[in-house]
Amino acid sequence: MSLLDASLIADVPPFRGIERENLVALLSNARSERYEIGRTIFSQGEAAHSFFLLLDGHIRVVKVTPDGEQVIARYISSGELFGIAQALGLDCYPANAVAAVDCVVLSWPGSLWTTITEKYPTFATNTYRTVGARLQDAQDRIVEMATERVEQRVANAVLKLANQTGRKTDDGILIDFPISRQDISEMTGTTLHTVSRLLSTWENEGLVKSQRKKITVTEGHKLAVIAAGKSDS
Amino acid sequence: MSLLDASLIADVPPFRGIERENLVALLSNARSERYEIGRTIFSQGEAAHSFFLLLDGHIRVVKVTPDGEQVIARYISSGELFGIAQALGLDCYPANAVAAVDCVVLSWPGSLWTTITEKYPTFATNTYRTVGARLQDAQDRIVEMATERVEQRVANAVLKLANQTGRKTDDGILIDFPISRQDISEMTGTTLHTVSRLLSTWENEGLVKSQRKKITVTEGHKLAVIAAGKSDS
DNA sequence: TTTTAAGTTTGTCGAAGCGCAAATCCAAAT
DNA sequence: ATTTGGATTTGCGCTTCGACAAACTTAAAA
Repeated sequence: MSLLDASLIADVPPFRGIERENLVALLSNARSERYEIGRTIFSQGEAAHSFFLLLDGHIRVVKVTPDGEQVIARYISSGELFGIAQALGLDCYPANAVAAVDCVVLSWPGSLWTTITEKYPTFATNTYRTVGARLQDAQDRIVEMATERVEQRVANAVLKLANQTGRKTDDGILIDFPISRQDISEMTGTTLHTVSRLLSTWENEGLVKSQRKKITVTEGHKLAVIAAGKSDS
Repeated sequence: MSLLDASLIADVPPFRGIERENLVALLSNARSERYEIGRTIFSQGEAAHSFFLLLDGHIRVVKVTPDGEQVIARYISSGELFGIAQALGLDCYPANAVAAVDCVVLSWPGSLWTTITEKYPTFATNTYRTVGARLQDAQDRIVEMATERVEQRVANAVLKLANQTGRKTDDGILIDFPISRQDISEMTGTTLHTVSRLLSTWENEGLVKSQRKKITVTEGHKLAVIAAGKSDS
């Protein structure tokens, strides 16, 4: 196992406020691993042997339906915990986790969850705040799916990605990991065809630029107007 | 304030496993109140002054969109905590809570949340398990909204209500609180018209019986077939 | 009992967006 | 440089379901 330095996790939200020597102790139980793009970190239904911290990269969390359809539950950015089935009282992972780009991931044995949360109350607090935020997020998405049209939902998804993981470029804000039309359709409950049409339209109107698996938002506020439901012609 | 007996909450899930004398202490800080049907217990956006335990009745938790549309986030049954903004790291309630029938509700000042969770780890554990379950639930609903047609979603919603809160009668399983077509449409992201049409169809086929604000499921498994997506004629 | 309001049913119409299909484009691998 | 497979674009028909409208039913209020 490689040597892990406390600085790795010192200023990562879930571990913020924990003393340096304890960080070292925590890391002594952790395992670091690289996952190249596309590789699966864990699978839906699999026993939750570990929980994870994303040190670098982006992870796609995907739910699969009985008949094979996929729905993207969320994207994980670096500094976030994921696969924390223990925090939800589950003993199997409820979704797949796939590296959206090359990633560096820290993992701990699931059996340590209770020990850690008991020993580090700030970690516990931080974590449960995260779970709370994700619940909020999910509820908001339900409201969105129930009340907004596809066009608005797609605009929203693109905006959210740009805001959360965007990198400023000459053209605007670039979503900094490869994302296909299909991916966006799986985030918004539509088809890749519809997403393609929408992006084409927006590209013609100068709101976005896009190539294969790349999207740059050039006119965020105009997109926001669409997301808000302006049903203009 | 009325006298509250420890037996009130002794076998309610969140408080299970806490010693009797501690229950008494907990109750000394609680307030009991009756809410008649239709009354609002708290409102979306309001400062989260309290958290609640439903002792008897059913509560409807409703999200309101900027343009006034309503989406039912969930129904709370007796024995469940609700309005636990503190557990989610929020300082405002994220939804409205309305009594779906006459209810009896226990409430604690929100300021006690930290004290209580710290003093009673089993309460904390139980609570976070609840939050986890609700997150799961929300994710499942997102998948449903993304992949299933209205007919399936409505069938599912009716089945879930019947299973969770149903009362056996001569005709079948009766959802034991008043629920309108509109309510069901707000649970499933459709219109009351569509729900009405579906229920009419199902009534003709003998799967359900329904009157104003009453639904009885007579053929649960046939409904389940529809929920699963059999697109028969 | 009569009135009133909320809830429900049913019809018609039209649009949003999906399924299917086919052409094209692009990037990586050989 | 060529090949190959995945990703994207675009067209077309069709289904699902929402919007609008109007009649009707039921329960509670006056």
